[in-house]
Amino acid sequence: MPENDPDAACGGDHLLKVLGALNNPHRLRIVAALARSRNYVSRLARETEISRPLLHMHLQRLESAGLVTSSLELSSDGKAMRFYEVTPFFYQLTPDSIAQATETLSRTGQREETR
Amino acid sequence: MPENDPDAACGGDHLLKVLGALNNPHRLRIVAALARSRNYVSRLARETEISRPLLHMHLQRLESAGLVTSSLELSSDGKAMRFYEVTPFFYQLTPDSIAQATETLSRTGQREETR
DNA sequence: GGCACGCGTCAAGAAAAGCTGACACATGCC
DNA sequence: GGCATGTGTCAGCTTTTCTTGACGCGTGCC
Repeated sequence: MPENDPDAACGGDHLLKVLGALNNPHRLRIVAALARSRNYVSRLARETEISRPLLHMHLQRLESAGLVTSSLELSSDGKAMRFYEVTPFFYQLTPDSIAQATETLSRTGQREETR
Repeated sequence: MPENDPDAACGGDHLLKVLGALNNPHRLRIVAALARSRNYVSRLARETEISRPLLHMHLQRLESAGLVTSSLELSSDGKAMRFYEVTPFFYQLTPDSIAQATETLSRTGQREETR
């Protein structure tokens, strides 16, 4: 994973994906909540007051941008629970860093698969 | 303008606007082009190969987020030309900076007017 | 006048993102 | 069994964003 470096400069397509992932009030709040503590989906849905299907969608967007990770765990009473936590990402937005990122930006600008 | 400070932390609503402004391949390229040199609309449209109405829209989005500025100038032959240039913005994206931004994020998350 | 070049805006369609209400599956407990 | 909890997905709607092709205005030059 080349993006967790300090002083992150990164590929244009990836940067675009990160920007898209953060460009939503719900997703900002989700990141904030997970930065406080890891959590599983249903509880996170209750705390953030987001419906589960919607939260699910937002989490996937964050995960596919590499901003959060998930793992399926078994609770003591045998329930399967998906825990999410933030990755320690670090991005810098300046005119120069953006200029650099555009050098490795696919011509079409279409959203591509990363995982 | 409280956002040009070094080590920018900023209001959640404003951050959201910046993220929205940068979340587009065209707009990234526009910022990159303007970071190289200020330019006027028609020429920028030719160089970036974006139609003028579309470029106009993108520029407004960038400008309303405070990432570029414009000024109307008169060329030697009397034509009115609108020049755009980037502002020296600096934003940092980390779990913590986002957590902080969400504290000043309007409940609804609806896009508001800044100017 | 006619053409080239600037500026801007509008309507309308196409595409993407956001959101909801179902539905499916599993487990443990009374 | 019935209910609570957890997981996930799907179709379909609404809203936003993106994009194009007209228009309108102005100037200078031949």
